[in-house]
Amino acid sequence: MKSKITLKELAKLLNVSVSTVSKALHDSPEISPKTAERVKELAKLHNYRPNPVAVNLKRSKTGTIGVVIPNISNSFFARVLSGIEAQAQEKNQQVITYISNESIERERQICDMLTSGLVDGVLIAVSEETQKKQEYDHLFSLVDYDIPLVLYDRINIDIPADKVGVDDEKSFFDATNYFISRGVKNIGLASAIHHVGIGKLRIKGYEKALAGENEQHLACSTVPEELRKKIKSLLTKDKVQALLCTDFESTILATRIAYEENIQVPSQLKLIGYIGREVAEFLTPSLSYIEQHPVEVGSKAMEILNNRLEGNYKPGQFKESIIATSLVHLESTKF
Amino acid sequence: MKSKITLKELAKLLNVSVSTVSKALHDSPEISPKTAERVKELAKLHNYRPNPVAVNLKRSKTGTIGVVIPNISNSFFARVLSGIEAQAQEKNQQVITYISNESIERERQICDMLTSGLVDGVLIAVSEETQKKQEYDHLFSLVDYDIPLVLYDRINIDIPADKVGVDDEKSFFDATNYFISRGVKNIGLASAIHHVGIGKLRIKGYEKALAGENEQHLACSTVPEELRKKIKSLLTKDKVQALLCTDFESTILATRIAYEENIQVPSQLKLIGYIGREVAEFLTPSLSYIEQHPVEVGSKAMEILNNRLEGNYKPGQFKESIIATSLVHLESTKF
DNA sequence: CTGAAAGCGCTTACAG
DNA sequence: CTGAAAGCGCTTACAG
Repeated sequence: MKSKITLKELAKLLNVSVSTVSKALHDSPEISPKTAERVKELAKLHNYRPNPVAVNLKRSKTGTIGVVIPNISNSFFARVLSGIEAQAQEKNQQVITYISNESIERERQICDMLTSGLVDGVLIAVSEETQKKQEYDHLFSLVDYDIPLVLYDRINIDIPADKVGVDDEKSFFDATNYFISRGVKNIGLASAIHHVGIGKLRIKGYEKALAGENEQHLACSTVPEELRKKIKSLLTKDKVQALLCTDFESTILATRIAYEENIQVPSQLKLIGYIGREVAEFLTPSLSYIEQHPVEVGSKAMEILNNRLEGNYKPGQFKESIIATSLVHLESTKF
Repeated sequence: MKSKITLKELAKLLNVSVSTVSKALHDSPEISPKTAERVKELAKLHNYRPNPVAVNLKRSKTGTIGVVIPNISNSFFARVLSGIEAQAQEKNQQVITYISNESIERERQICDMLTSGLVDGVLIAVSEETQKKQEYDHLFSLVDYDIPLVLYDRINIDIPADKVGVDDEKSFFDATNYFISRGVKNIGLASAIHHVGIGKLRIKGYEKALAGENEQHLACSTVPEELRKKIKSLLTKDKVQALLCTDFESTILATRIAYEENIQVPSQLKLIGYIGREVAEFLTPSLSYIEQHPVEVGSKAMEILNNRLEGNYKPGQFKESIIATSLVHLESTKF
């Protein structure tokens, strides 16, 4: 039950003023070595730690940053968070986590809270709904309140803020070219996120790589049963020899359909998915995937936010940083 | 650029005192309806919101709670967090997230921070290392500082705190009995977490169900290659007809080895794993699993913490709440 | 070298 | 009904 000791109590015990104690603990040159030592000794004895709330009030800052996550079950975002947290830890900042569950309504509530002065800055990946509706008023309200804002991952939004993204387009451009260079003829693409920004970019990369020379084979739908039908058609009718999947759902669906249709991966069908390592390497056969380096996305976002907070960037000019993906080959792309 | 307006500024604009403004905004009966209205109107116009840091200092609380997570890539913990966050949101509390990465050293640092008064209470699942070493001094220091503490998931620790767990033992007892009742003879168990609390409990459930009547078939190792060998031996030499897996790693390894050894699931081998739905239902064949209801673990932990904070529990007496698991049958246990 | 004072932004007993 | 004062726990210019 060592209830926290305050400066005032320390001062009384030492028979000096609160100011003296405070200065001594901050190694102020104003204080004599002797009293400085006395103060520090007693402070250590009582394990004194300044009340962070009081310090923050005095400094007019909070020492915390807010992170908005659309969906924490998505391991990409979970790992982004871990990158953010690691970075914050080094800088002794606290991370307040908010989960929007892909809902714009919830996102609005969160942004509303955030403008009340709970945090020094905000990292956000906007919800799918927000992207669909393209309503960004709540984000602009953060900007209006001068709360530094960094968008991560879902950055295809016209708003004056720093951004950290993933090179979605290039990842699929490269992956498609990988197959082209190996002489694969029918290359298909499956997507359950064709309607959102990152989905569009990945599809664009695929289309650019094909560049009219090869026929496109697309299976896109947000409805699982629809998507299943379309992928099945790609595999059995179009007989694609390679399939790129833009997201977890389509990836898993594709491996599933191949299994059901008795199509051997990788001998008859090469597969590349957009999923995390934890799952990719444990599928049967193990699945080649595009690694997005989520931890780096998180730490980069945090780094940019801190630079912004420390005034290292010019106001009105914004950073946009893109983290390179890598194509990790496991069994499903063996030739 | 609407920089935040303060009570003082509001007061000046209205030509009243700060106290009057504060009271008016809190619907104090001391204030005349007329001024109350004037104040509220201007407050709304300027979108006034009390500075939470100041309010917290005044109230001597922080309005935030700290959550310590061993490993956020584990979807169980990610979903626990989402349960916590949802509950916190309703109560208008902030959730500060810390990730220990299963390291006791990091956990100590976190607990040290937490004793400085950053949060009103703490929810923690201790790291594996902490469990192994059984060093809980840092947890006791939270207790010493009178910071309410709720352990979740990993609760097999002798410490005066509230706890929310999962009925690990019963889950495996029931699962094993499920097979026994169907006349399955050789029932095996695979584990990569046999050395930690929850692993031990699951194994215990299995052993109790077998109760000497049936032979045990255990494959346990923390070394992937070791575990692989042992599971393979279970499947090919012991020829188990059913296999229970205590964790993600052993579950995936088992499906993998069955595939490689050309053992058909579920006709030749029934499988039950301890993994999340997202992955379970997308494996091939889909994998029956034990659902732990992580979101409920999180919201229950939060509920207990809030009750504790509100003084609804007797000091010195602690709650222990167990969330029931359910066995979800997918393809891998079809008879 | 030390301490009194002001102030961060708020709330609330108390006086008028 | 309104406002001055004290105080939450701290920091820091300023006076002595």
